[in-house]
Amino acid sequence: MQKSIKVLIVDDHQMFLDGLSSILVGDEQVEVVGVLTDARAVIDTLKDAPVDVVVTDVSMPHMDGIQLNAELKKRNIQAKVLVLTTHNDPDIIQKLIKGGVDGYLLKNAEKNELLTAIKTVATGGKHFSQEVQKKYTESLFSSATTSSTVQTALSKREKEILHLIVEEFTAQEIAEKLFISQHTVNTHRKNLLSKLGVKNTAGLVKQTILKGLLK
Amino acid sequence: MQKSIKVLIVDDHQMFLDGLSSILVGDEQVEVVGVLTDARAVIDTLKDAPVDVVVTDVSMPHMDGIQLNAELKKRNIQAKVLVLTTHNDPDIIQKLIKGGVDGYLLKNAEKNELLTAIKTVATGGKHFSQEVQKKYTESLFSSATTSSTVQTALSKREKEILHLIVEEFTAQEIAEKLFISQHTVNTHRKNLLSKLGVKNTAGLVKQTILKGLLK
DNA sequence: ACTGAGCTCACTAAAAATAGTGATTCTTTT
DNA sequence: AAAAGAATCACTATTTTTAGTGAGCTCAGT
Repeated sequence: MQKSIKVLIVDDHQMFLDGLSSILVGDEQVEVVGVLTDARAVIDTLKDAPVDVVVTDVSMPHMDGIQLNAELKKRNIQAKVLVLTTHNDPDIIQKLIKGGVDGYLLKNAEKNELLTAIKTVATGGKHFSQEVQKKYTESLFSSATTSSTVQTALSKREKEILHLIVEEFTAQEIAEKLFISQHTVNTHRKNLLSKLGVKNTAGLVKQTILKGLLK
Repeated sequence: MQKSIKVLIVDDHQMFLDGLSSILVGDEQVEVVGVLTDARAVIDTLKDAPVDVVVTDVSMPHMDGIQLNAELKKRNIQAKVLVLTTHNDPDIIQKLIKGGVDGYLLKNAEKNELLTAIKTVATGGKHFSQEVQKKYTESLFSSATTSSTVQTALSKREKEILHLIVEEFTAQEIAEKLFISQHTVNTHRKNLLSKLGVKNTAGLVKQTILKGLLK
């Protein structure tokens, strides 16, 4: 692949902007076509020059990454959106995924991961860093804040077990991990199937991951 | 983490063998339990001593890394396999991934990446260098477009069946829908588990959704 | 003190998934 | 023509999941 990937960087921190672009220019496949400190300018910029990937911070004044992504998708703009952030907030991740963002990773990600992410989304793929994925699925079980008047009243134990099911553990393995009987795990599993109104493991996992998106 | 990771190195080039082991012994978590110049001796060696990770070259006389990996997986040996190579041949990568190799990186990778890779696979993870990852995910979920370099890792039929699995259908139901035998569905399912490197239905669904295969 | 929810465990039984092996047919590629 | 990949089917065997029923125990709130 020799075609260069046109990247537009958006971040309100100049220092980060510099660091990021210096990393990107070192890659022969990537071409930084512009850097902006205000997300509101992105729309205008895109009118003039085509861009393959917009790399942006999630938290910025005036217009944050979520809004920016929403704007771009709303206007049916081709450019892919890759969001960077310092924090790993499940709510934000949820909004981004819901908004159809193409990738998401932490600012402390390695150079390689960033480049991989850019190339992945540029070719139509999705890239969510492992940490983000993990945190996100974890957050689906956290009994902490979030609230949002969650419909499924899953107990703490049920969430715990659902979490492990999603992590591909068998009932036996879960039983060993939690120091309980396999019977108990299966009972919880039965209740989960019933509560979530799904038929099998596939439904449990699907529901678990998509739950936040459906509402 | 204080437990040492037992590593067996296999390469037909003595010089590389030396260099590699000198790098590895410098890490307190890694213990080089043996070095071999002939892959055919690996099976025997593993009978005597337990090994966590086998680090091997992809191209060797008598038995290459692909065959070695296949042998180990076939014999259901616990040891993880990390493959090194000088080239970045998509076909080889394809075969390795298909063969369920645990990691793959270029010989010119940095010391840190190698150590990270070893630790990752030792703990049950997968490690593929960035180019490998890109090629893999690209090919895996490219929807019939582009993919001039690498063919889709998942066949059309496999994707079809994967979708139905995600939609909570059993093998029997899928068989009826597609007018094929239940045996065939199960064969495809087996191949999917292997190709996606997951353990069960939960893994299939998780991968499918998080990779954006499902809309 | 009572109640209900959550957590626990047990037993049975059927259905489904997982694992391994092998094989045929067809098509595409080399 | 030969090789390789894709799709098909079969057989065995084991593990896991799914389903139904019942029950004791603890803790929090009423």
